[in-house]
Amino acid sequence: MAKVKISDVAREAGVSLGTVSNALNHPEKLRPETLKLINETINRLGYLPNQSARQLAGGATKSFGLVLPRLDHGFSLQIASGAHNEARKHGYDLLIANADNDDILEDHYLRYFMGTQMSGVMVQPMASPDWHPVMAKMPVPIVHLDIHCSEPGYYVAADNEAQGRIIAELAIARGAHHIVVVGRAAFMQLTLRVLGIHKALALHPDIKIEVIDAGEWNTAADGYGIGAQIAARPADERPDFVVGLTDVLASGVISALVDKGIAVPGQVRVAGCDGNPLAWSGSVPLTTVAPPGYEIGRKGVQLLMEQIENKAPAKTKHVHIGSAARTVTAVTAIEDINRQELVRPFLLERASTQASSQTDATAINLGAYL
Amino acid sequence: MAKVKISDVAREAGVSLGTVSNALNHPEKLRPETLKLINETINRLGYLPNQSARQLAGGATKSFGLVLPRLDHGFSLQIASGAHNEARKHGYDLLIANADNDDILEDHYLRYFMGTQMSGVMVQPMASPDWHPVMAKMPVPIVHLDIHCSEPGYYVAADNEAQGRIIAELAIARGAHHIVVVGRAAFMQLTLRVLGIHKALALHPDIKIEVIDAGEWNTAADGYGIGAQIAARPADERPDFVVGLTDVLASGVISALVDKGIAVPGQVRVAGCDGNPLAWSGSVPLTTVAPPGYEIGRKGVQLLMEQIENKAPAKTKHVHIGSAARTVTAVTAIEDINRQELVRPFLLERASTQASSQTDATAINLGAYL
DNA sequence: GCTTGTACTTGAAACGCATCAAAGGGGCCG
DNA sequence: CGGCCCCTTTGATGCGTTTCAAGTACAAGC
Repeated sequence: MAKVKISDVAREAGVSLGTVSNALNHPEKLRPETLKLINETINRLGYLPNQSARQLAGGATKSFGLVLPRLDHGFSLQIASGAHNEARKHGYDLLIANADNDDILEDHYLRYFMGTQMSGVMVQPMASPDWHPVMAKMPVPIVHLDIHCSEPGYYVAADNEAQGRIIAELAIARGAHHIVVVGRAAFMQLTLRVLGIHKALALHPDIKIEVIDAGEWNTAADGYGIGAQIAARPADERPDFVVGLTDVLASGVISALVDKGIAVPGQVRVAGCDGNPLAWSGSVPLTTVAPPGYEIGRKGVQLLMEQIENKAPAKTKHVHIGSAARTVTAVTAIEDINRQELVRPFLLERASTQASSQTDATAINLGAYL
Repeated sequence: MAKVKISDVAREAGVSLGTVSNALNHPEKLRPETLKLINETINRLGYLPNQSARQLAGGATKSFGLVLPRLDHGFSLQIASGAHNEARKHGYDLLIANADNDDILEDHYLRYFMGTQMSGVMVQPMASPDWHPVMAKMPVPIVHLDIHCSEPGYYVAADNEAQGRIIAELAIARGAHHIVVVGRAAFMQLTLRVLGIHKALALHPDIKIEVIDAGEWNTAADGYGIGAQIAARPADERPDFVVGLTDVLASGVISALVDKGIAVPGQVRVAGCDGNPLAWSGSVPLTTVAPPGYEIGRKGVQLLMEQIENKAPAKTKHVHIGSAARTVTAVTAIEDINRQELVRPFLLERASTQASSQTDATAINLGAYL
């Protein structure tokens, strides 16, 4: 079955090659009857435009590429979802590549997308984008997501320090006297969360704070281990508030506490700091500070559009988006996820926003997204 | 910043255009020193091959496209993961498109991929693939995932009837006397699950069975409603075993029962039938029959490879993959998901496999995947 | 010195399409 | 009847590659 090409359609319809091309790209230029004839012929022959040839001849593509480190992290999915919706709104396609936690693959797909005449490319990088100097001088708009970089360029990130601050203020409002922070701050994001917590608590010297390293990977099992250790303490050395630096950790802590007969949130409150639906349990509601993944994806596409539409785009633009705390359970989480939107039924504990500019670039405050 | 093209590299390196192309595609044909010179020039100039031109001129692409109905369903993610790993193993890229539960978008991306000179395309369709007659005669290998179609063509699906049978046998083994099946069998997959349950129970006329429609969308809220209704019954009319046709439903049922003071699994056992990690709760373990999403993705790519490598591939091939029941909690689920593999720490309740062939095509039994 | 062979390298010809200047056709006005 | 303008259609040109037949340089064998 030989592929049918545009010239076949033209011959079959008795028009010229260029007319068929116009039918595809500028239908308004054709007489309605010509258009109809051509469309019928296209369907009859099962013609499918060769995208490669289109892109080669035409230049632009009206599609964006998105490289994600994994597909299984709720946060990445929210990004993908936000980016997808915004892209469709502008009439663009979104193609997603899974870098599978592999630097080399990430680089591979980045190059692939840049070479495919995509109108723009977004990455949620695993490492600092300073590692991709090649990308900097590419003639394709690029936006980094969920990462801070000092280099010139575009990025959109959650305000992780604000997240820490929010969670600390939440603990204070709940009357906490002894806070334990669980997790290893291996990544910049987590470091900033811890920083935010410390800053907020600086005004409350009476509150005791401990930071416990949970092991290299911050897994639920690590959280479970710490939780068990906390449960084993004498009651007066036990914290009344535990913060998991990620929801997965918090979830593990909760499981351990409940297993050991400690009431949550009766005796110990536990909060997460991630907004990762995969970690939300059905029976013990988890309060978490959710970074606005959906908004980050959306804003990423908007920055792409901005670069495309402006002839002389700014060389640098850093956007920080605030977060909101909310209490979630599996049931609400599922509804949330299934609607792929940040919906309202959540109990809004507190919302906070902050914008900051690390360069002379524009900073935008999108505010809390609830 | 003008794009640097292959001719720029050639001129700069003092070789011909074809030689640079060879450096990229057939490095073994070049003298090592020429190769080195060219590679250095490529890096110095930041040259990036134009994929469109490549594909147009070259034909094949060594990449697959995967169209998914949503990104947020655990099952789709498992498919993506399995497909990704298998594709990489063969040196192929995998690009993913999100159809966002929209037929038109699904069709759009399908056409897009077919037109992009992809080596093969996979879809997890929302509706019967019979609706895509155009696709049938495309010169690109295509495999349908997670769906049964009688038409000639390739598909890989979970054996949904076997899933129903497994869950029923599980109930029998647990000594159930009264089983309630919750959910609307709106899709073929669910219908087959119900069928499997009925077939298995046909041998046990003493066991009472009820099927309760949960509302159009089978949401967690629907499950909650049914659960509340069950809880409100007098003890002797209450089932001792509830099957949710999806994990989301089962999760809702559990929440309701627990809320109303019914012990799970003490008074009522609840099982799901979906393997959807997003529905797995932390505190009440859910026993579910998980369709092997990862394996389906893997097998899908294998069928693609088969079509590519055989000059005269079979016109039809239907593969049904068995399932395994397991008991899961949020913590194990997270570990599972994070490793993106089907791992072993699960308690394996029972495993079953079945292969069937609806046509004269080859049927393959991959067996339980645990 | 001539032939044959080997190891690289060359450059022109497609690949399928979008574009755009130019041609064609029809209606209107003078 | 001629001139003009507008709407529609035409087809040659080029997009950046890969491919492959043809070419070059050099070494070995006689």
